[in-house]
Amino acid sequence: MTEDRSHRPTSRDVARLAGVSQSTVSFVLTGRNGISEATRERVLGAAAQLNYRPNLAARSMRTRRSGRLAVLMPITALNDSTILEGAASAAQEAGYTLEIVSLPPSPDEREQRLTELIGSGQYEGFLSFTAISSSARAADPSGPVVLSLLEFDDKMHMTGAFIDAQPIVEMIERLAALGHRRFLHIAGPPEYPSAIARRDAYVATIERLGLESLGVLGGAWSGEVGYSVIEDLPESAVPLAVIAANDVSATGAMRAATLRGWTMPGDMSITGWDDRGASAFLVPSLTSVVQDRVRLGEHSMRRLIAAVRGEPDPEPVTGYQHIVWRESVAAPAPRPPDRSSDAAARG
Amino acid sequence: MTEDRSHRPTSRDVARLAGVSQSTVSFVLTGRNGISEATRERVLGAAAQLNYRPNLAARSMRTRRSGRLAVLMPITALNDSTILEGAASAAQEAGYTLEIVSLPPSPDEREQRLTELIGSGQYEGFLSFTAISSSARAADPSGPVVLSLLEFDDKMHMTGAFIDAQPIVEMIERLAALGHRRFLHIAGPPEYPSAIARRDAYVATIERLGLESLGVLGGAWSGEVGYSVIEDLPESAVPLAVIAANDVSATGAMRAATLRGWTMPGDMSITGWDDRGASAFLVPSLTSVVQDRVRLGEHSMRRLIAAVRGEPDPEPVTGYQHIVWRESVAAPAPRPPDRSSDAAARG
DNA sequence: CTGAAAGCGCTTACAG
DNA sequence: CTGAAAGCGCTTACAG
Repeated sequence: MTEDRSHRPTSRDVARLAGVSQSTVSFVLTGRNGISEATRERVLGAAAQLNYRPNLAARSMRTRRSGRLAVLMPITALNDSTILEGAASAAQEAGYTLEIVSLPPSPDEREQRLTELIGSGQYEGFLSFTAISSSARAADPSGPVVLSLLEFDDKMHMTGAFIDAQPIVEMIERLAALGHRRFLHIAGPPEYPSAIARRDAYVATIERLGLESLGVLGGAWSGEVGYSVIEDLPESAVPLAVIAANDVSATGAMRAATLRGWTMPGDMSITGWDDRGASAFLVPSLTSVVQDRVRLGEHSMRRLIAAVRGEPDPEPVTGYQHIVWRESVAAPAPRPPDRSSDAAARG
Repeated sequence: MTEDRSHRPTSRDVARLAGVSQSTVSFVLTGRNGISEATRERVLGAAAQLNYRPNLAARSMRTRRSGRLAVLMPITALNDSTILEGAASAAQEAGYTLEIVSLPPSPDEREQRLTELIGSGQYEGFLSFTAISSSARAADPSGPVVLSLLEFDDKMHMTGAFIDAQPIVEMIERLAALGHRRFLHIAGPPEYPSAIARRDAYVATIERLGLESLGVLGGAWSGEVGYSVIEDLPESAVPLAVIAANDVSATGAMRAATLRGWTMPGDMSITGWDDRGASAFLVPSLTSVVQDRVRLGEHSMRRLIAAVRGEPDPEPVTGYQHIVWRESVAAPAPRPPDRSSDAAARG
């Protein structure tokens, strides 16, 4: 004689219990004003008693708003889910739900799936950790907002906060102040705006300060690339200051230097980027850049939400990254007279 | 005179164009048999022409199935989204959609949000990267399936494939074969079943082989813990073989050993777990365990889906991890006579 | 093999 | 300040 237990309470059930109409329940729940306090409380009480939760599918059908956002994940990519967590909490705060949508690795399938997703009408906005081709994006002008963290914007400026390479400038200035004159950059992959920004900051700062550069080498985030760049250097390259695009390539470079018998930081000073957990425990411990990825994620999501709602862009985040100075950066070791005069002549 | 452009085509539009009823469109699209090939093609043609996509909210309302699964993310936790990507693709393959739901850090809020989520009726299943209290889980016996990757199952056995600590056994056996007699384990945090499994494998293997253990120390995944464990050892601890629960704590241990002047692998051999990108470039390069996280993620999701559908558990994954032997593991360096006889007396 | 009709649970003009 | 009614876009017995 018990009620059907598989039946989740509906607004109708709440209405019945509260002795009001279904519309009134809806009015109370959607916060429409013009409801008497007494009725409001009766409805809320009934809803609580029944443990009522609105059926979101039904609501979304009526309102034609899905309230859902998707996070696109490349199959292989940045494995720092912290940024995603920031995005998730910002979305939740704004009443949106985030979905993970993984993209296939092959460019063709990927393109197809992207077009499908964007046209599906299921999502009000997209935050992508991967680049989005303009053809996939332009499918429908009245379609959802698509924001990619790995792309240039229309004005050919970088989008997002990912690309603030200011720490590179500071690191080179400090190294120069310590007496370094000869530099080298181990770059990240050129598909990444962040890698390009770091490279450009390196090139510009070297030039501005009139320093010597052995070049921009590398082109990947891997340890291998850092290792081989240093391995291939002539013995005369030291004393040297190496600006690596991330901690992993810096670690590769440090191994090569160690195996060559170069001392660090005396023969070779080096900096990384990312501050991975182990970087503080290398010998020497690695100077790096700490990024507040949670804040970055939150900010990206707020930008997306503002765009979806047609609101102006939120204030850009600042101060979300800083340098941690460690043993790998110090003054160059004194050299034999011929070489040090050589270096001095350049300054 | 154009049609309302904001109007997404519905099954009714498709029906009209195809000259059939709405039900027929639905029958074709849901794959119900008993539809003539001619009608089928007409409907599919009309759907394609209109670029029709079924409204999932409406469908879900009728079928009372949301077709959505949630991934619960702890606010701070494993930052390997690769496992999540495997989960995402497996879910997609099975016709489910994944959502990211982040959980607040405070236990109370977390518990509350969890209860709310599980009772929301929005999800058919949960795959959690964080532990789920049984009170949150047991809210409703007829509720959704909840699967946690960080928990013990009813029979007090570990759940999931995370906890296969077999590589620890192999590593100790190899080190013993190389002549090591004295071992030490730097453990992970005891909340993690994977950490417990590695610890237990260590303890059992040491005992089985009759080796000496300086203890199970540590209790975190950090570099700090590895560093201080080694720093606090007496000088007489070497030659020593260290089994660290992960690469980061191993790196910390290596730094401490280096600063003490212990050679590796001669005075101290060491192993890690995870094979982080930089581990192959440490000096000495670090022996570690590679896990196929994408496969693990896929498998976890398949387990969840099977549970949601009331199907039997899928075959467990095997061979998803293997040891990469590197420079950090070798025979112990020969010692002065008094100490080596000391060590020999123990074997 | 196909159609007419009901209904999933909500929101929202429209009355009163 | 509140209610009756329509309708969002689907699926699914029920007829025929």
